[in-house]
Amino acid sequence: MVTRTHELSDADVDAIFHALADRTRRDIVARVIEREQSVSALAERYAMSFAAVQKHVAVLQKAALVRKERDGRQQIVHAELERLRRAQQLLDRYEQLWRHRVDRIASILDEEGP
Amino acid sequence: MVTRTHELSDADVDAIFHALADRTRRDIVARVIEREQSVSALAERYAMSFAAVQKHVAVLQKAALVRKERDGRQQIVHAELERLRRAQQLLDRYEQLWRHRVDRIASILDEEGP
DNA sequence: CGTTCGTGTAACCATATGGTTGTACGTTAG
DNA sequence: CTAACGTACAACCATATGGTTACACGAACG
Repeated sequence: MVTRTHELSDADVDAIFHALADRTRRDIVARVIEREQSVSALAERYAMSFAAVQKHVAVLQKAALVRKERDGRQQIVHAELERLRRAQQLLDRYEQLWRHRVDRIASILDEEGP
Repeated sequence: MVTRTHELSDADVDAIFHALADRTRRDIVARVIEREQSVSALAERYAMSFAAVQKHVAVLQKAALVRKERDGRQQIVHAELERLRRAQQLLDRYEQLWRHRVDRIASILDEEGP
């Protein structure tokens, strides 16, 4: 039986890994997991312009790793942990490929006999 | 006790996720996990030039997700599964962050009493 | 009401990316 | 020895990325 997780398109996976391929963005994800916060609160932590941080958040949002929710004039950034879990499951598939391969080789060796 | 995995630098993590942020490269990883094979054997499977595939392999190699071993005039590409495991462990840390946060909130609520 | 705050967006820049073609070079098959 | 093979690498191109500054706009404080 296949564990049915909402399937991700190749473009989704591209977006997720691309979003995670930047130190600042990984840091933002970690921060908002710890505590959701506004874009400007995030921007204060980094030695770059507000606009740059805003762009990073936009990349994370495009990958659906975070979502923004307006609260008055602030935009609060929340983590979407489910997406990170999906990425992990993707990597897990490679392990499964590997195990399958090992099994396959073992069974071939068994057939050959001692 | 902390599970000691050889620590990855930020640059390493950048390289790993960047390498995985491309469909062709993910496909190459899957193929060489199934069965190690030459660069030209890989190149046959894709609708792009040999040089392009060669570049993709180079990106994977820079991220240490694969290694090449020369066999005569062929260059055989092998998977480095350990690196994929590391990437998975990285994603797992976000889960741990999340659990820690939930625990923290729960204990605050406990303190407050009913 | 005006002003400040938080955000969004556009224009711009340097560099990286993903692709191409062409060329060079060592290795192996005939 | 020669030809073909597998690989490496350079030059080139279009587009994307990660950063900047400047400006526009709605919400909220006073």
